[in-house]
Amino acid sequence: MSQLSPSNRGRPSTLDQDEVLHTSLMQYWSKDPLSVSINDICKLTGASKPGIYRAFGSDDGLKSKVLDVYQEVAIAPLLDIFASGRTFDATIEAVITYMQLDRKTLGIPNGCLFVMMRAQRYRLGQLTTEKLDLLRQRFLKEISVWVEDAKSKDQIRADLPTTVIALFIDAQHAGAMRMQREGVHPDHIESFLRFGFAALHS
Amino acid sequence: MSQLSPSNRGRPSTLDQDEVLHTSLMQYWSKDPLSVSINDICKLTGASKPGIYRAFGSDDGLKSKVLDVYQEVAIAPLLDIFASGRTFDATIEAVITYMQLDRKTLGIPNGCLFVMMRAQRYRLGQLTTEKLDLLRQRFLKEISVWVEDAKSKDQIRADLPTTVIALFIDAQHAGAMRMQREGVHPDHIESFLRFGFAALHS
DNA sequence: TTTTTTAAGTAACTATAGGTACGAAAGTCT
DNA sequence: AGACTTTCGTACCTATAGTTACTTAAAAAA
Repeated sequence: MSQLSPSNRGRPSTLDQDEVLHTSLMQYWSKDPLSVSINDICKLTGASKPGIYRAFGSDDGLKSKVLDVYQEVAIAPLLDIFASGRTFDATIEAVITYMQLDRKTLGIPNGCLFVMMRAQRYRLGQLTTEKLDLLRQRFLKEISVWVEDAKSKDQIRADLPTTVIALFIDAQHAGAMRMQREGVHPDHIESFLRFGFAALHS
Repeated sequence: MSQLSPSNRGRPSTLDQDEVLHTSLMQYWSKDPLSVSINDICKLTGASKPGIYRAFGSDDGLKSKVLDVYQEVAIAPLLDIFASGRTFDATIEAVITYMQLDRKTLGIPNGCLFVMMRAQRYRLGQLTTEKLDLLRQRFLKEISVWVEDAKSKDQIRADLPTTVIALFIDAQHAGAMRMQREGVHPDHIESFLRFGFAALHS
């Protein structure tokens, strides 16, 4: 546990944790989480290695914190769309718009760090792996809630288990993000998404 | 270019290339291609490191050759199903059966090495990356051929570009293989696949 | 038998990863 | 001012990755 009332004694900290987190996030996201070393982060932020270890404990600790940030900036907004109470059609529309945002213009890398990390889970540390599992669980759970709701309003076919639909939507998301990384034309990705979601309609 | 008529002079080779390839394949496939080092392969096969370098040139060379083997043993059979001239329904059935084979019983790892490698392409060498791209192209091409054929027989809805359908099938495959790795229940994967393919029906 | 050719494998090399020991520095408290 | 507390960062450590120089062994050819 961290101190409740941190004393202000001792040499003041100069390490900018937020900068380290932000830089790490962008690096992991644009390259890939295993192609970026702590040394790289040090060079890019000017932080010292022990500084990073003091702040995050380990490589695993850093990656796990970065995943927290990613969850906040990229996953939560997506889940919020599903939880927004829109109609089925409006939800799909918003989801597609969100996934199809022009990353270049926004200065955001293509693809999805969450998806990338899941594809490399065997090479990530314990903290990150566990957080990844929790996030995945939550992701499927929140989509399931939306599916149940849409089912109750006869907007989604009821002949398919909610779990399977949630897995399908998860797969649509992962597929789109992977394609985005592979450089597939945005129009094709959009058609792909529209087709997949339309198939859910009752 | 290698010699057309290799002279049988010199010390005869004792390195069993096939064993190295097979062992590497199973290791890459069951763990992941970047979690298995040349050292590991040496220990497992009893081969010496220079022996492997003589035979495959580099880590990249080995992985690239392994991908060839994987293509033969796992990708080609799948593409053959699409090329077999079955009806739409029979093709889907055969494809699902193929993907849902009980890997444990067969002594085959879960998931798909092709899918795993694509998810980690940025960390693979040039030879492997290029082969991966070729294979992906061919994969989509052969599926496209099947789609076109099915369209001409009014088995697949014609209102969607063939390219998009091919990408969708590719995504279904990748999704199923990823789920298999993540330990999703086979019944759910099967429902997922059935649902996705059914959506293609005209 | 000697020469030639080729493969064998021990024992290195280089680069880089994650990680840390430790003395100096910069504050607060008495 | 001095004691105390905490962070700083240089310089290192260990492990392991991919890779190779070089000597030795095993065969065919002369």
